[in-house]
Amino acid sequence: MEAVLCYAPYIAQPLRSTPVLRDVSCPAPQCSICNQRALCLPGMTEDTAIGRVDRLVSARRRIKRGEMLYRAGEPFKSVYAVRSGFFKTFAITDDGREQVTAFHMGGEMMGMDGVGGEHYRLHALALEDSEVCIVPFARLEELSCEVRSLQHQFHRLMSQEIVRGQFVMLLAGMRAEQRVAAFLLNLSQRFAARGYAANEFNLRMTREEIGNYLGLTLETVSRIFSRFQDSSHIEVQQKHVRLLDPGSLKKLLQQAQAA
Amino acid sequence: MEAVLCYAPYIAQPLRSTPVLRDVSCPAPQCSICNQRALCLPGMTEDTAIGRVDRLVSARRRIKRGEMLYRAGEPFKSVYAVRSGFFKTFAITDDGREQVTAFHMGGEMMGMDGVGGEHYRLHALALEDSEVCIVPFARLEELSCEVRSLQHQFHRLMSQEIVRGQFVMLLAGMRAEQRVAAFLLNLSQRFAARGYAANEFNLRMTREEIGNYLGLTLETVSRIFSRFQDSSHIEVQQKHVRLLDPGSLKKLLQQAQAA
DNA sequence: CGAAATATTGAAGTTATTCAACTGGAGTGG
DNA sequence: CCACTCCAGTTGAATAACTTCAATATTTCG
Repeated sequence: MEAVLCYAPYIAQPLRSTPVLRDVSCPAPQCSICNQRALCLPGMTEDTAIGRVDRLVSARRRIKRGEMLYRAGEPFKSVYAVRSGFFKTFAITDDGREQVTAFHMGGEMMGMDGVGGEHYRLHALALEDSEVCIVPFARLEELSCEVRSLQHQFHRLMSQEIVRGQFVMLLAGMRAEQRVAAFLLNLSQRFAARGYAANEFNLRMTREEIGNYLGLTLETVSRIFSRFQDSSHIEVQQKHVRLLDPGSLKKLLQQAQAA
Repeated sequence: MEAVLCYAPYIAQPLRSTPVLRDVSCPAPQCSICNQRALCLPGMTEDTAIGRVDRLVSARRRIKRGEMLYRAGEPFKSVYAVRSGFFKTFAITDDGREQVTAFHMGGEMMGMDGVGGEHYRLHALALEDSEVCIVPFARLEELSCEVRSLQHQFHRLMSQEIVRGQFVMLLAGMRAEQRVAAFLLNLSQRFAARGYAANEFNLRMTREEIGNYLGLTLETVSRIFSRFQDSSHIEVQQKHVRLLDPGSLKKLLQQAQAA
């Protein structure tokens, strides 16, 4: 599997801003008082043990929009918990294209692509000003043996990454409309799980990034947004989306087809 | 993410043979003398600790071709190491289609889709007569705290599942020909890693299953096999495949395109 | 404000799908 | 052992879906 895909080091920087990597350690990173706590590594850890979980995070880091959090090929030492902001991860394929593999929001882990290897396999880029907690992986492995609930939550989060992959696999048999519908519903749910409005949100990524992720062109994504708007499924204006009728989007996904 | 995809329990059995689930515990399952040892959970575990790893496997189970190893919705208690044979895992999508999510061969883990949840998310079906080792997950979590190399290898294998997902993601930007080429090369590598011939093997799955996995129709897969044969990339006869020129297939993957 | 990036929309072109007919093996039963 | 059936696979022609190219609009950001 490895050799088929070349995870070439990311070279060009014709990105957004100047990707200058800054490491801003914020004072006293504490899981115990973090609002992402429930979804993140601490999970259901009881208050008696939460103090030990605090030791997990070595530092925090602010990443400006357009900056890279890590690059494929860099030595893998840490995973990251997104405190705030929005990221995409992507690979550079054999033919030199960029392929978006996932979008990450608050409370989700990043850097799991490096687990079990010496290096990260993917590139991670902030799509808006963001902040992450740096979790040295060795420390995570150690602590997870001491604190059972941490071990469980860690495995849960790894598994979540696998499920995220399965989401993309399910796209394989879908039409463009269904893919876009699934994408919007997926985002909606994840926002909802984080206490944001489920039916009204701002897309942090461009049409091109959406299309790349879904295996469509940006034009197709744009057209389908317009079509969904015409049929009153949603309201779109640039990055702002409102799901007028999530139920009808779900129905779209249930419409069987031949293939 | 969860609610968008309904992992409905698998109902119909118009499969291959009669899917009678039998639990055949073979005598003395021992990792220490297993030929899959290196690729499987023991990994690089030193001989001094290998004895403890033996305790991992509660039993073995033989699965006849066409039988299910587990079904989505069943309580998740164990992961499985494939000792021999070949499996596919698949989901039933909202619109009732079957979506193949992966193919598994010897030395690979299955059942990871259940980690972090109460139930398996996928269905697992044997594509040929197979044998698996049953690894109770709770025991795996315990033992992995005691034996460091086991913990590492376990995390490595979880990560491998994530990478497997990324393989599918990279298909998103590919043409049908590239997808099929990537598929063949991927299989080739995995066979090679297990000591089988890299350039000559039998496909265990149908054209339909390949197409389903790759997001193509079975007709398209068949046509591309023929086309590859005409251009002397491969030789195909039914399930038997010979890669005549793997290099040219790899080149196919490197040919950039607009999108 | 002006340039560059992002998004929309139309028309033409391509790719892969669909529908359909046919071939070839594997397995079954006479 | 052979005929028969069923399923998997192949191939062709027509069609649909999505992409590509191109022109225009809108927004963002320095």
